[in-house]
Amino acid sequence: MLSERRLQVLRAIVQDYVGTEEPVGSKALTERHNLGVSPATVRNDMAALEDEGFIAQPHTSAGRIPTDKGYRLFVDKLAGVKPMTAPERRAIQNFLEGAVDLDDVVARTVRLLAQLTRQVAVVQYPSLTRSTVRHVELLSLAPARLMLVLITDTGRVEQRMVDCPVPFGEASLADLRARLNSRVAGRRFTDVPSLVEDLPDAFEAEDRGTVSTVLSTLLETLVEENEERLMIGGTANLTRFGHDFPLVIRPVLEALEEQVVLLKLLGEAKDPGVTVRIGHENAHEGLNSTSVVSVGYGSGGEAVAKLGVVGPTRMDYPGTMGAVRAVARYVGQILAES
Amino acid sequence: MLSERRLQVLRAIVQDYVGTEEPVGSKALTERHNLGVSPATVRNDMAALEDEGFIAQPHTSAGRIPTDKGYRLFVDKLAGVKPMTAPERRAIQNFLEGAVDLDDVVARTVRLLAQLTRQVAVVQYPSLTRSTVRHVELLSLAPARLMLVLITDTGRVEQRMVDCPVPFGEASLADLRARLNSRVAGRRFTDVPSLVEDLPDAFEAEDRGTVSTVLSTLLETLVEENEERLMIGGTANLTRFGHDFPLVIRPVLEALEEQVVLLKLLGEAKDPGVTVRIGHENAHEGLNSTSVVSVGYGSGGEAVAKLGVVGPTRMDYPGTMGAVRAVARYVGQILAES
DNA sequence: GTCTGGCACTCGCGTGCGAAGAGTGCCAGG
DNA sequence: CCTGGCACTCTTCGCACGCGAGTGCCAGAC
Repeated sequence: MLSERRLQVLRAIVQDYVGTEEPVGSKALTERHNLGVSPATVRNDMAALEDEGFIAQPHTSAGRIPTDKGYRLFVDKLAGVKPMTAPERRAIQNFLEGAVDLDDVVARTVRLLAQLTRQVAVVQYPSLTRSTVRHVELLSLAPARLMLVLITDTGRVEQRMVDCPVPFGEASLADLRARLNSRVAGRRFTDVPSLVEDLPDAFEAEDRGTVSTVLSTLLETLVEENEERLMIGGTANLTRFGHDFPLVIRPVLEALEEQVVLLKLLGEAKDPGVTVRIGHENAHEGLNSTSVVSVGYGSGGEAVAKLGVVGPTRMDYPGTMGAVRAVARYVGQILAES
Repeated sequence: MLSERRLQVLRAIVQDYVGTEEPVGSKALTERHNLGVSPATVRNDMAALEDEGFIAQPHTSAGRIPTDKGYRLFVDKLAGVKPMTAPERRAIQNFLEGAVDLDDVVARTVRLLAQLTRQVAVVQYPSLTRSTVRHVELLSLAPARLMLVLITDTGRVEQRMVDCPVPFGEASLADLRARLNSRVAGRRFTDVPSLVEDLPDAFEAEDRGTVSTVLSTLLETLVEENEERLMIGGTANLTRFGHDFPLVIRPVLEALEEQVVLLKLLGEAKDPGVTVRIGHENAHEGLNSTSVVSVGYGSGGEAVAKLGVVGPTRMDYPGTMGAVRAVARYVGQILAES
C-alpha cells in the first residue's frame, strides 16, 4: 500500500502536469507544493509510484507524467468534485432558462458544457424508453399515407411516415387516434408494446392491416438504435489537445461522428453519479487517449438520458466533473418545468 | 493577356500542387507535363504569372504555388467539371435510396458528400420559405398548451409549443385546424402571412387571443433565422488539411459550429450552377484558407436549399464540383419522389 | 521575336557536433 | 527513513556547414 505522502506526490504530479502540460520533475514538485521533504525523497517516492504503474517517464532523464492508472487513482481517491461557484451556477441557470423547446435546451446545454469545460460536449436527448407518452398524433397526409407523431413528457417529438396498405378513412383515423391515446397517454414507453397489442382486433377487417402497420411503426421508433439522438459541440476545443495532436485528433473526430460509438460510450456508464472513463478504459480505440466524463440527467429522481464531455486524459477532473454535474442538475430542472 | 501556353503552365502548376502538396518547380513541370518547351521557358512564363499575381513563392528558391487568384482563373477558365463515372452515379443513387425520412435523406447526403470529396460536407434542410405547406396540425397537450406542427411538401416537419392566454376548447381547436388547413394547404409558405391575416375575425372574442398567438407562432417559424437548419459531417477530413494545420483548423471548426456563418456562406452563392468561393473570397475570416463549393438542390426546377463542401483551397476543384453537382441532382430526385 | 542552354546565386533543409540543462539513480551519512 | 551529494543519461538548442532545388539572367540559336 502506498503511504500517505506518496499519494500526495501523485496528486501533486497530476495537478502540475494538468496545469503545465509538461513532465514534472522532483525539484519542481518540492518547490511548488510544500511537501516538507527534499527532492531526493520525492525521487524515491516517484520511483515507487513508477514501479506500481501510476506514473511514467516519456524518456530517461525527463520528468514523470501520470498514466491512465495514475489518473484513475487520482479521480477515485485523491480528488473530490469541485463545486461550481455561486456566480457560475447563476450563469448556468440564466443561460438555460431562455430555451424555447427541447431542441433549444439541448443545443444550449451543448454550448454551455463546451464553454465551461473547454472541451467537446455531448448531450443525449431524453431517451424514449425512459420517458412517458404525452400524446400520440396521427395525421393523414395523403389517402394512403399517414404521419405518426410521438410526444413525450420531456418535450421530445418524433415523427414517422406510415404507408398504408389500403386507404384509411377519416373516421377510422379518428377512432384509432382516440383509442391509441386513451391506452398509452401518460404511460411509460416501455409499456406501450403490451398496451397496444390487441388494438387491431377492435377494427373492421379492412382496416386491420393499416392499424398493424401504424403499430409496428410506433414500436420501431422504440427500438434502441432509432430512439436515441444526441448533439455534440465544442469540437474546436480539440485543438487544445496538445502538441502531438495531429495524430490524436483524427480518430477522435471520427469517433465523434459515429453516433453509435458515442451512445455506447455514454450507455456504458452505469454509475448513478458522475462517471469518468480514462484513456484505455474506453472501449473504442480512437478514444484511447481521451477521457470521458458523463452523468445522467432527468426531470425527476430518475435519469432519462446522459450528457458529458470528451477531452484529453490530461484534464482538470475535479473542475470538469463539477461542471458536468452542475449542468446536468439544471437541465433536469428545466425539463421538469416544461 | 496571358498566352495559351502560360495558361497551360498555370493549369499544370495547380494540378501538380493539388496532387503533391508541395511547391512545384520548372523542371518538374516539364517532366510531368509535355509542354514541348524547356524549363527555362517555363521559368519565364512563371515569372510572368507571378507578376500577374496568379502564383507565388513561399520563399526564394522554392517552387511556386497557386494564389487564390490563380485558383480562381483555373476554376473559371482552365478546368471543367469532372462528371461522375457510371459506377459512382449508381453508388450515389443506391446510397440515397434507402432513406426513410427527410432527416435520413439529409444525414445520408452529408455522409455521402464527405466520403466522395474527402472533405467537410454541409447540407441545408429544404428552406421553409421556398417550400409549400402540406399540412398544419394543432394538438392540445394541456388545457392552455398547444403544439403546432408544420409539414412541408419536402417532408420537413417543424414543431413549436404555444402557450394560450386562456384555455382553448376542443371544438375551437378543430375549427381552427380546419380553417387553417383549408387556407394554407398546398400554398407557398411565403404566402401564408397574408392568407391567415384575418383569421381571428372568424372566432368568438374569447378565442381570438389564442388564435392570434397560434398565428404569430406560425409566422415566427418562417423568420429567416429560425427557419434554416443544416447538418455537417466529415470533420475528420479536416486533418487532411496540410502540415500547418493546427493553426488553420481551429478557426474552421469554430466557423463550422456557427450555423449563422455557414448559412450566410451558402446563402451568398447566387449562381444557379455550382458556386466556388476560394480563400479570401469567403467573407468569414476563419475560412480564409478554405474553399467552399456549393450548389442549390430542389425537387423541381427550383432550388429549395443548398449543399456543399468546405475544404482547403488546395483541392481537386473539377472532381469536387462534379461530386457536389451529382449529389445535389440525386437528392433533388429523391425529394421529388417522396 | 521567341526559345534554349548555361551559369552564378540564393536559400531552405538536413546533419553533425558540442554545450547546457534538467532530471534521475544511487550511496553514504545523519 | 530522510537528506545532500555526485555521477550519469538524455534531450534540447544553437550553430556551422554542405547539399540541392530552384531561380534569374544572359548570350546565342532558330
